[in-house]
Amino acid sequence: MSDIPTIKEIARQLNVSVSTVSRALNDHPRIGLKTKQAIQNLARELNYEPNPKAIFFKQKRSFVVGVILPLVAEDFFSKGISGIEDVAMQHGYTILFGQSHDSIEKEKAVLKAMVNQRIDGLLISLSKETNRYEHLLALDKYNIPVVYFDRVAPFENVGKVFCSLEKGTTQMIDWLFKQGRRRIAFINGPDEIAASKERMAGYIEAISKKRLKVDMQMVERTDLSEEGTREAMEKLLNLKKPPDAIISFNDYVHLDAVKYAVHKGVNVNEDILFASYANISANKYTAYPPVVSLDQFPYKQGRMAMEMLIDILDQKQSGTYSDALSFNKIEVPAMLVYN
Amino acid sequence: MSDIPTIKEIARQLNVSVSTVSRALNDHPRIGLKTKQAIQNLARELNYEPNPKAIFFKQKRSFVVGVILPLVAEDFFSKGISGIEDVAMQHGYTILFGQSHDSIEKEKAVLKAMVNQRIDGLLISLSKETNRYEHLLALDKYNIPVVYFDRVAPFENVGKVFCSLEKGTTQMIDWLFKQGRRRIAFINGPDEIAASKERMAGYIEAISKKRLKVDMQMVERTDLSEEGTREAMEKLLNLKKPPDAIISFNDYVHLDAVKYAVHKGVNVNEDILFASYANISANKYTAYPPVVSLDQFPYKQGRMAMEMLIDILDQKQSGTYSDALSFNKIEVPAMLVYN
DNA sequence: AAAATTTAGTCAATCGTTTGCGCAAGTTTA
DNA sequence: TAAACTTGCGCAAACGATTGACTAAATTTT
Repeated sequence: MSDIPTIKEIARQLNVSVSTVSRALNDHPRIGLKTKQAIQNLARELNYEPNPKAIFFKQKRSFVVGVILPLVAEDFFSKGISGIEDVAMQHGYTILFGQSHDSIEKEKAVLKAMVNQRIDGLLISLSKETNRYEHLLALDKYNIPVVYFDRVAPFENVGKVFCSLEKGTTQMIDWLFKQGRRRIAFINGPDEIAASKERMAGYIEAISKKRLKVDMQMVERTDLSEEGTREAMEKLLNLKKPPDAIISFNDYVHLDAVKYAVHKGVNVNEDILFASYANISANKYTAYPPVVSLDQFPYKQGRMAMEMLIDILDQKQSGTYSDALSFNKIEVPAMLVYN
Repeated sequence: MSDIPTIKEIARQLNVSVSTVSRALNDHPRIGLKTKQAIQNLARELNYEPNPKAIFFKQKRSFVVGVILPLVAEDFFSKGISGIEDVAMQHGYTILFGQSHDSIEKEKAVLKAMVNQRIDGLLISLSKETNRYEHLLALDKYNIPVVYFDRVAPFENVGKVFCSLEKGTTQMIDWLFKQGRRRIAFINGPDEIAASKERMAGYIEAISKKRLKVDMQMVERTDLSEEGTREAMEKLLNLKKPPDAIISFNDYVHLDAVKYAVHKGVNVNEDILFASYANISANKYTAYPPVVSLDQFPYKQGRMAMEMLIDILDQKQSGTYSDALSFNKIEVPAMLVYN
């Protein structure tokens, strides 16, 4: 029932003014040593902790940052948030958290709640549905900096940390080539999202470099549902010259693809080599893991994104902030993992 | 750059006092209809949102609740937090989030940060390491109610939502019995944690009910690491009469157990039926899913836990709060799922 | 010894919002 | 028509912490 102690309580007990207490706790030089120590001792004794809500008034900082992810049930994001959280904690920031569940409406609702709570900054991975950006651009008005993580916005002059999969895709195809595969198929994600475009660019580049022509029959598309992936697989397996390697958009698509392949009697990873992105932990337990997978280091990316955001916040505070210098774009290289 | 509008700004523009604006926005009866509407219209126009940090001063509520989970990478918790979040949002609460990573030190650190941010309440699933409770009991002093979720504290008079696995375990064993299995082994988790005790109680009850004596050779223990599970399996398979069914502490243990069994040439789910708890989504993709699994409905439990917490907060606010009435213990029944 | 400077502290305003109290009109009751 | 309410609104304090301006005492300088 005893309340959280305040600066006033300390002042009362020591018979000094609140300003003296405040200055003593902030180690202001104008406070005498004895007074300062008496105050600091009592503060320690009472377990005094400053009230961030009160400080917010004066300093206009809450030391709270918003984090919006599509859904933590996905392995990539659950690892990402650990990195995000660790860095935030280290720097004394706390996290307001919400999931968009890949709905733009939910994304807006969560964001609104966070703005109302007066977050200092936002770290977000966009929902798949997000194709309008007013709600995010509006943050500029409120002076809330944004760093995009993995699913980044398509405009410049904002903070971004992501993993360019273009080069990684090229590496993956080079490796499949070395295994003697030539009919390398690709089940890509929805055309609209940036992740699909990157992968496609890498695919085309790699195939072209081999001086082969890109056979568009080898490229299918899935809406990431099991059904969508099944349809894509159906088309690929029914080709008169079916593929000898299949790259899936991610490990979840891979699982659905392999499920169908097994159903159709394909000798998985022999007749057809399967490759994928993301490297979910469950891979080591699945019946047919991809032969090669492209790790995107979500924990590391999460750390970097939060570090970037905190940098920006610190610069804003110290007045050394400038759009041009502070908004970085970090491309984390992806890495092949052989299973 | 335009700042977030305040009540003052509205007062200035309409040439009334701030108190009038405040009352108008809160629909106070002493404000005239015309004035009230003019204020409400302008507020809508300016997109006014009250500043929760300021309200906190007067009302001592932040509309922020803390949520601490061991780690969202676990399927159970990632589903749980969705339920938690959905209910919180519905009631206008925002979530401060942190993971303990199953470390009591991290749990304390995260909790401290949340208390400093003045959360209204806490929803927590304890870390595996947590065997002392001072940091949680201290919340009482600060008048912060706690609801425990799944990994609950061992004392009474606090809110708890969890899934009693005792009955579920009994059901599971009954079912295995019906399949003709008699040598039903059990790989339990660490003795200290409540979850292990419950499962064990259910195991003993079920076996006893069948008028069989409990053979302690059939009960092994794992620290939940792959290595620990491997050792447990080794002992079970080396028995002169090895088991014809194995129940694992959860699906992760199951995966490790099955991996070892396959390695030893066991005909999984024929020679030995495998059963487990938790029902992770990845099950449908794994090579050897448990034949039967006990679902604990994490999303539903998450919802119920947050509903309980918000109830308590509302009661505190309205003064109708009383320890005895408000702290509930909800046992969600588990359900068998056949794969 | 008077003037100037340093030292150690207090006062009061401020941030955004709520709320008890007061006050001046207008309206009803006796 | 005076007394008693009612209606509609403003004043000012309060919440916790910070900070520029100020003051009184102690110390140094001339």
